[in-house]
Amino acid sequence: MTTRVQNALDQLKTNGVRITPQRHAILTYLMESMGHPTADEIYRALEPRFPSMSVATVYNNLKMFLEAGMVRELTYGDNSSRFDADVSDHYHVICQSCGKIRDFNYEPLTEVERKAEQSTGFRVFGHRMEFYGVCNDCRGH
Amino acid sequence: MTTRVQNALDQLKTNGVRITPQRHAILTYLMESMGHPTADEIYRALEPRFPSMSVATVYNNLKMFLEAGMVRELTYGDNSSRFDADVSDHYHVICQSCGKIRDFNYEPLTEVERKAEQSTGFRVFGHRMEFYGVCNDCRGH
DNA sequence: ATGGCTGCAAAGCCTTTGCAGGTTG
DNA sequence: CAACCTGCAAAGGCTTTGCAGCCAT
Repeated sequence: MTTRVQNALDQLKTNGVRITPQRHAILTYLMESMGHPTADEIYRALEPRFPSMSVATVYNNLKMFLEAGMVRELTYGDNSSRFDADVSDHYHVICQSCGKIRDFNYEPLTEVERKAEQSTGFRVFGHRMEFYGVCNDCRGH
Repeated sequence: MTTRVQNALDQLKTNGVRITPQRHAILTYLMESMGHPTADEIYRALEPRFPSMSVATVYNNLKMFLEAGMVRELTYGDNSSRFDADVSDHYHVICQSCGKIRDFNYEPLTEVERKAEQSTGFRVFGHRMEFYGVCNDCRGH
């Protein structure tokens, strides 16, 4: 189903964004890889097909996808951001041993958001949450 | 109530860590400032009293406090880490307009952690969560 | 053809590191 | 007195930026 990629590309084109091969490849990689790659991982993954592509191009396009709302940026404690083309509401569970990230679906915690509003006087529009643990592979069975 | 700072310093001393004036000042600043300062903010706040102090000293000591479990590091989307000397279980609400961070106490979401375990097969040891919104001051009344 | 996009290189931040000299306990 | 810590400067990693040339539309 590359339909999702096509939809996204069409939407971009409608907004006057050119569909270059690099752009196409980066978005496809993000949408089809189940991982949550860093900019550099994307760069290295596409290097074989685009030997002359620049890291700057990866960053430029990621920024563009972010602004278009097609990609989400994940900033964990480690040095580099990770990118997720699944912008639906979901949470992440991270293995502290190997870094693997698994999606986790759960009803959004709107009730807790309301409690946060009451407690702080802020108007709360959203939240972020992730879980830390150890995956099956790293537990050793 | 400098008791908390004293306790922490005593604990460090017991573990063979020297209590230098810089170290004392950084820890005191972290524990008494209600904010969640960056390394640079700490540096600039102490500059008047320690005109020759190096940023490296701030980083070195923050790292040491982290390893001693006296301080928590907060990595949000922005470029620099923030540090919190309140290591008790609590959440943060962040104003997206001015960056202000307010604490928010709520019972830990252990039930959701268990759901995450069931859903992913990971063993989950903890989570992190923060809320995004706009504070009263920035809402303009 | 023309405006946007790429690739390159340099620069910008934040953070870490190596080392010499000073200070704590 | 000895080990540890500070301050300085340089280096390291990620990301952004400026600019010339190229290419999609």
